[in-house]
Amino acid sequence: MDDLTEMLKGTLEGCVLEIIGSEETYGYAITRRLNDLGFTDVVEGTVYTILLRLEKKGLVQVTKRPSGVGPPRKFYTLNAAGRGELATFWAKWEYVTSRIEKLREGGR
Amino acid sequence: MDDLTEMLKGTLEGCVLEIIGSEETYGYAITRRLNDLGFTDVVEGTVYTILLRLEKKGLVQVTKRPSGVGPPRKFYTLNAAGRGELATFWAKWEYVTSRIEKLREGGR
DNA sequence: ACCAGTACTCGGTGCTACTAAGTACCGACG
DNA sequence: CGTCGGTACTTAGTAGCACCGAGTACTGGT
Repeated sequence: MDDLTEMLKGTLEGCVLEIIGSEETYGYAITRRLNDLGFTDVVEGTVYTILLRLEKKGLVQVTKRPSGVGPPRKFYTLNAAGRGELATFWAKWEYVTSRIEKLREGGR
Repeated sequence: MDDLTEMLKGTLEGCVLEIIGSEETYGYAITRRLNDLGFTDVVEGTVYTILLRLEKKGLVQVTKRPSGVGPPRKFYTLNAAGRGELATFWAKWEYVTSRIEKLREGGR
């Protein structure tokens, strides 16, 4: 599937939030996870900018730990604000997808 | 539902395409339709910029007709390229939504 | 010594929805 | 007759987001 970038705007950040919410993890692994999921074109740079943004917004807690196979990793977990943001994201997601499905089915 | 704007990026244009595809219509009416659907914050300016973009991309055919209740209306219909673009949009939409639902359910 | 894989940073770009201000046409009401 | 609200379109500028590209740096294997 080619060039999903415009459609991912506003949702990719939510996806990263969801991944962090489900387990403590780090940028490189998040990228691999997104790639495995089917978002094959998402590259490291994109994920790292999202992570820095989440950090700036105060939605995550960061812990640096040595890796053994490379440079130290920055592990992320959601804090209370992050969990709130994640819930808001899913609420918006449900709202938008339901309306668009309605539109698609010709509903008025 | 507040501030869906980031999530609508890349999908609002597809919605407009779908509306035009289902019946010949014009900007003001498209805005009302989107508002009725639940996208209450979408305003005329946004829709008009999308319509001009669609025109520039050569996806629509435009016909100007007098209105009787105001200035003349610009009626839009999809041409072959527009129908192709609409099909591509729905294909991307299905792809993205299915992957995100999978992520949400913790699938790997 | 070099390279591939791992891991993060950061300045800059392009696309999109949105803002805001403007133009213009019409009917109704005082 | 002038004004106002509803209809209808245009356009210059803004902000946010995913992406690009180049750079830094740590590790183990050849």
